[in-house]
Amino acid sequence: MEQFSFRVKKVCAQSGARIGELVTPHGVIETPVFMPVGTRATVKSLAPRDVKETGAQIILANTYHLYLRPGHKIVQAAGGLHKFMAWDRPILTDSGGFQVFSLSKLRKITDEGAVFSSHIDGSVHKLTPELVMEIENALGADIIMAFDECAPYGVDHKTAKEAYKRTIYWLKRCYNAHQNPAQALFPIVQGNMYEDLRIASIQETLPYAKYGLGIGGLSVGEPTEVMCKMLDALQPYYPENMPRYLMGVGSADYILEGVIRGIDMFDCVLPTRIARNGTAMTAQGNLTIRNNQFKEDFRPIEEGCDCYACQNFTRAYIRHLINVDEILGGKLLSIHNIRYLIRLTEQIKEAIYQDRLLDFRKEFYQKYKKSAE
RNA sequence: GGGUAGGUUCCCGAGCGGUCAAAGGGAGCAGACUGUAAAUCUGCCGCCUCCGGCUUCGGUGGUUCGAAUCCACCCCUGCCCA
Repeated sequence: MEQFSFRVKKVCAQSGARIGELVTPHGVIETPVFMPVGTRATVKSLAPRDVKETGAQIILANTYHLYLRPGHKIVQAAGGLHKFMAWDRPILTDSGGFQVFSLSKLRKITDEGAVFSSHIDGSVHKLTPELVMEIENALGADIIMAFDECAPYGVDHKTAKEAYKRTIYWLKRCYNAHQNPAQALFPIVQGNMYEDLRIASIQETLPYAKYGLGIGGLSVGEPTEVMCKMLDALQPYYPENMPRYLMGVGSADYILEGVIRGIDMFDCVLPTRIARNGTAMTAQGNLTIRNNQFKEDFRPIEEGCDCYACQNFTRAYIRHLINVDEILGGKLLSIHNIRYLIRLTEQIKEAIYQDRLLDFRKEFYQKYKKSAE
């Protein structure tokens, strides 16, 4: 019996957006979905029940980080990631491909794999597609990402081509090494900012995509229009019957633009990271709650928000917490920011059901400024 | 009363004749953050008509081409003795 399935429940008449239902061993995910990131088997500062309360249906964890600490064998011995971290909903593990990009100074890539010098103790580790599959299998997430090479923004065509070609080569090895039917392997499309490479990449990737498709290497510093152009180029090539996951995207405007272009899944550290740094996401844009202007502002972060932070605390209080370096400040803002993005996906779904997503976008931008106030 | 150590820009604290508007922290203010080496990082932080000028280093007066830095007296603090 198949443990995974995906069906489209509704397609928006105004755009490529759709509402879908992804069945996994740990539950059903309704898309479009925003997935909070818990790299080291925790969404920073939040307990699982806090994360659940935001409405999160699925969270991420990271293969590379958990391989280094505590070690995938330990997680396996604990009974898998779900048990280890006490999260009973679906989990997706990223492959460590993003670390090929973000830890570029500490790593060397060959066709065989990527050799990392650990950022923790300097010890040398070689990640190969086979090892990544072994680790992800031990961790036991519902969705596992293929090991890919994410090239930075600004590389030339030749370098971008090499990266996507290597990603395809690694994908085949991941595909062959992957055995566990309880885990869905998502391949990742690369191609940097070149339309021809993006298209070639997706065409060569598709034969290995059974349950879902990752789109990587975007939102790495390029202008919004460039990212949208890449998504536009890809859109004609998506199979209808599987979810498309735009990796690493998590600002409200990017999510909306993604959904309009047929994306179903998103993840991002942004809401939790900027939370810890004192910023709140709102319909008006980002609010730097840490700033002086909020010291006597006794309103909630966002009027009308149903999150725990907005229901119980004021901007002035949260600003104070951030200001005196109390962990509760980052926690409350994390709760709010995740809830904000999930509420956004709920509003988007509503608009899709009503076939008015482009109208919704217009209304959205009337309020939303890159930086509020 | 005697001795002794000191008084530096919001705070702590370097500086001890020019390269000093004065190191370094802290606080404060602002910015960045998008598959988390991030509760991190960056910038500003005396005043102005700001490629230049002005006023600062307890106070006053001196020495010197030039003083936060040297001298004299005064004021104030800590410690020790009486």
